[in-house]
Amino acid sequence: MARKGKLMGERHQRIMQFLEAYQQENQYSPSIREIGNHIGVQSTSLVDYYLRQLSEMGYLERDDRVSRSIRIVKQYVDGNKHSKNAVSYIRQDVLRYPVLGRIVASEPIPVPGSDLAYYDQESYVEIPRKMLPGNEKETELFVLEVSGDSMVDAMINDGDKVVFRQANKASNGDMVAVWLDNDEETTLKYFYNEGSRIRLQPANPTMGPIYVEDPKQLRIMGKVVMVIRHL
Amino acid sequence: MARKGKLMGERHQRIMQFLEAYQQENQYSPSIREIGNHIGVQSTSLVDYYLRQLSEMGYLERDDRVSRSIRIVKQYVDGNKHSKNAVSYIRQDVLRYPVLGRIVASEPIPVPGSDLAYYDQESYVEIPRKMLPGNEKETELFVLEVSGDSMVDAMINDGDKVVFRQANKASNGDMVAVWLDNDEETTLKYFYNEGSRIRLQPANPTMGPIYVEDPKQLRIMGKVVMVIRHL
DNA sequence: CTTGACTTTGAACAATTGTTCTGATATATT
DNA sequence: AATATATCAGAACAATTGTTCAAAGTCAAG
Repeated sequence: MARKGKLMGERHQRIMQFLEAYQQENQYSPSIREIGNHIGVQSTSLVDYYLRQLSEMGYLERDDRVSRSIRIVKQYVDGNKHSKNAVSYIRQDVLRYPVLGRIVASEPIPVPGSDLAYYDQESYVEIPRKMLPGNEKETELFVLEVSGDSMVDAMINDGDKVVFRQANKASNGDMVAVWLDNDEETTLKYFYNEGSRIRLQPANPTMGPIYVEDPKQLRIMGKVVMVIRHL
Repeated sequence: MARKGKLMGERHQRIMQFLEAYQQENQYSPSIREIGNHIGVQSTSLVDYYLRQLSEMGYLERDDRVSRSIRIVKQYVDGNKHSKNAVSYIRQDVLRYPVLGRIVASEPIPVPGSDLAYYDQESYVEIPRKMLPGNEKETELFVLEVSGDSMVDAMINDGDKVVFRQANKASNGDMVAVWLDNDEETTLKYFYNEGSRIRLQPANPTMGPIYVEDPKQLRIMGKVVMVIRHL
């Protein structure tokens, strides 16, 4: 009954839905016979046939001669259902970063490796890998918690968790954590190299920039990748 | 050589590490023979023996007569390694919320159910379940993206994703999205009911509060649960 | 109608995989 | 030393599971 060329038939859809539900339930993939059983097909070869198609359509991957090796690569979304604004569960890779310390204006920031980086083992931040910019090396990231109101001009509040990437230079437009030798404090600002001087722009558009004439007077500690605020 | 009663032998540790690595790599569990092969044991029964022990120790679960059905239940942590401030992967439940729309000062905010809630199917936010406050009903949450600089006094920037919980009343100290009839605009403020009046306090400590004498002039749309900023 | 591409069945086969059993070896306990 | 318990090897077995093939049915287009 379904002769739709490259499109998804009803069987394909039911297979994808079953795969998701089954994996959600059992943490591993169903066997071919289990799939066939669920969509009302006795023939294992037919299920194999469907799976091959779904694989070519880019919905899943599987490894030859390995049982229960189906991986869902692309999530199937039901076009009919008015389910656009619905939550969905998935099991995914999550990166757990310990919170290395507090970022305070009056002190240099703790970074990985430095042994002052002990704080509260219980505290950590979890981020799905997909939520991170694709090319980040996830081991170069670290997390600090903001202490006090000193970062308000960066639109960052007391208690916010800030995810940094280790760096000692920055490109224009990056938000960076910098240590200013003159003022002896750490601050979070947008970075702009204007040739003769460096402009540090607060995120808050109602506030004016800081200019640094001598590049040696500032030390870049890291780029801000993400800010997370819990309430 | 290892006769440690209920403790973990070196083999057990290597199995746990192998399981994690293998699952990380392939998204499914290794077979018993693959495990044996990796830890240098030919006998499948011996591997089964170890697995049974690990299962009793609460490290993993598996289903009878189902291939590749090993689930890691408890993460094995190497006591030796100085791995406190290191990243770790885990596979976890992740909730995916579609971004329902933009929040703009001059318009009421779109909420789930209302049909104006169509925006960009591609855009979504993923949050590990553990990162949400425990008792949140995850279906009551929805996500909006902030448009423009109108929420700066809530320390929220253009482009930030705000996670709301549906609500029409609030407790003192909650940050809420409110629609002000008088000003005809949506705003994000901390909510304080002071009896005779309601005080709406900006998050930015340098700014002053708004007072509303008549409770009917404001409509609470939702509580802010989380703010996420990507850079 | 005929062709051809797509779909389906059923069965048999072969590979993978979990389970079990017998016996050996080692380590600890009495 | 004697006994019990824990650890290990090897093999055989049975169940599960992926693969393949031959043949038939279905449908749309020429």
